[in-house]
Amino acid sequence: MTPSKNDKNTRTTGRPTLNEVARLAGVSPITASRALRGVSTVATELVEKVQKAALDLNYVVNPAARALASAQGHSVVVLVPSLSNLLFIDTLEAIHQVLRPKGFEVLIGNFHYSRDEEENLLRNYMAYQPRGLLLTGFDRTESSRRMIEASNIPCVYMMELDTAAGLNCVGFSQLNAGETAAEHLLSRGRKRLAYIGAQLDQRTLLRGEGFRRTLQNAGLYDPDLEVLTPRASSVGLGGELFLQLMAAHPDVDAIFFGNDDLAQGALLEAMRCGIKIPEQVAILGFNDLPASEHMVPRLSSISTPREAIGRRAAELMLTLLAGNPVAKPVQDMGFELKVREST
Amino acid sequence: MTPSKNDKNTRTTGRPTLNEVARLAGVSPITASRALRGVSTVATELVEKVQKAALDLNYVVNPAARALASAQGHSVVVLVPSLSNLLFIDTLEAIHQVLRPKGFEVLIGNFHYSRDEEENLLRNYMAYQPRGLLLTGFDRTESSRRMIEASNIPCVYMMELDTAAGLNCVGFSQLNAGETAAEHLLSRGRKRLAYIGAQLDQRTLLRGEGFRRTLQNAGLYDPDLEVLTPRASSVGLGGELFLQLMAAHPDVDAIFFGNDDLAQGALLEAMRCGIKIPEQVAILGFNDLPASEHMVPRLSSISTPREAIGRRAAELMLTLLAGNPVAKPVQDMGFELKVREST
DNA sequence: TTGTAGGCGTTATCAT
DNA sequence: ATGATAACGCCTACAA
Repeated sequence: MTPSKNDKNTRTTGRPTLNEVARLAGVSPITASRALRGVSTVATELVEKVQKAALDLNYVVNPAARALASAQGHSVVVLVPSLSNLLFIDTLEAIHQVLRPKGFEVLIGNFHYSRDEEENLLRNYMAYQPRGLLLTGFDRTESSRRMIEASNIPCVYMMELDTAAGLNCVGFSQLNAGETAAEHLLSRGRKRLAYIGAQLDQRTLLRGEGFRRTLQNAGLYDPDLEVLTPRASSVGLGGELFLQLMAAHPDVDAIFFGNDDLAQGALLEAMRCGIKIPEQVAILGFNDLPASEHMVPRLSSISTPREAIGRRAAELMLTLLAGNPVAKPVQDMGFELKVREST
Repeated sequence: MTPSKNDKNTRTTGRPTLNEVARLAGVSPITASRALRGVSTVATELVEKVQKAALDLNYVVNPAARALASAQGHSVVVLVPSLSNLLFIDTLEAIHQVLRPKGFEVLIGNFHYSRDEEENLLRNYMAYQPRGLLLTGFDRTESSRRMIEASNIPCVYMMELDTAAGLNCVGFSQLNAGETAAEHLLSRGRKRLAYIGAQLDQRTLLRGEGFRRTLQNAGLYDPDLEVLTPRASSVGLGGELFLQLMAAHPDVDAIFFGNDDLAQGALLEAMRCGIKIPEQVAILGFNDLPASEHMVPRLSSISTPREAIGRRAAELMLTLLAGNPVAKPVQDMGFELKVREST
């Protein structure tokens, strides 16, 4: 138990250390370190020796030691507002796909659409000295904002586009999406258009605004036909709100839903109580979730490039971390209107 | 840039260190460390002082340093087969909820139902010296198994129950669930019962086996009515397989689906082509996903305690990590048959 | 109950 | 191009 002062080779964990690799390769630890990290100043011959030694010993760096010594974490923090919304899963997957192979640990935080919770997560995760931050949208507390700024950690914002200046962001214009939705419905000859949104995050609001604006321009805006609730988006909620709206305003002839699950719920309830879709009411969803195209009738929706956003955001982060110049800090990934049977 | 040999207080990062906290509190660093970790041997008076100092300085431990010094990671690795399956989201959430407050970093790995990918993840994550492992099921490669064993890291298995010996697991009997499904359908007077499963993971197979066994006992088993595919479970796939099955065997009068999304797809297609549910065919799902109760007709399903499993598994891990004795290494969380309109 | 000494595995700095 | 030395911030062991 009492290891006398034997030299550098006493190991607590069973894992080989850089020292052992170095010794096996017949070089100094620092050279081994450099060789393994691909620092250019090491002779190719030595590099090979070291790599072989590392392989033989089955050496893996100790992330803790590395982080401590270099004052650099190896993690990238990703903060999303929800996981139950299939939405962000695709994005997360793509991020993983890009970052993991590069040796980054991806720390996922779910802030449940709560600004305060996001602030907490941020504070907690900062302790890990993450190398990068991948955040969702721009709506956060002042403290959060300050923390991010003060931390000086590279940051990429996902889902929305920067209206103001200077931030790296990958997403699409939520406002435009709302406008597109309205235009589509209008083009179908609808006159009484409603918007139903849940969660009330910035993006849902923005889409609502785009929708409203277009209706106003067309002289068809009616504030009574705007249903917003902070409750979490779900199939059940969609059905509920749909029924309420139809009861209160039987003349509604088109509804744009802030998320597909809501729209799916509406479709289901419509079927249950015999409301004809799209004859009586046109239903348009958002995000084009997997089930939507299989609904009865098939749900028209605005398809969003969630996976592409994740990938690009991660790639952007990579160039940021490499210290390379960023060609386009603002990347509009667009969206696509999928017209199916429900409109 | 060239910080002369000033003492312990030179900091590269802008963050306060334990030393500074200690100095502010007028104690030695180690006392501060103990105080902050809640080691009992510190005078309450000092604890308060230290905590105040830490608060004043906005001190947060450096996880890297802590990990290095204690040769103990602070992370728990969770490996799940899928994220797009809403299934595991609930479980992950629960795990987070339990582990994060205790200061554990939760590392999520998605192995996409691939044993090899799981092995890779395991190997990679081992570098972080995780304190614990939360794994899904028992079906993995020999190498994975050996790695787990050799690592000597506490491990809790989720979703299934240990048939053999000695493993800590939290889940329910997948076999029983399959039996329950068959019994229910049988009790409805159905004679031509089919099972449709995708993904073909161990648990899907197990449920199928339970289902089959019960049918065999009833003398009603027909291998032609067992549809298994390695493709990923989805609403679209469910509809597809349903249609195929009905075309090949128009006399089928009940179908048990390995996952709710498949069943939902079937319901949708049935509606589309006028197949009466449950009159002509009874449809039973599995997992009771959020949308199921809103389907038309409302989907009968077997509800699984995903959230409870996550919570309990995490709690079990906590007692394991605390070195406390485990009262019940095998925890059966059960499942519940929800009879609605589709059966 | 508190403190002293030393090391955890790696990398930065400065020489050579 | 390579190496010696000294941190990085914290914790384990032991001593007081």
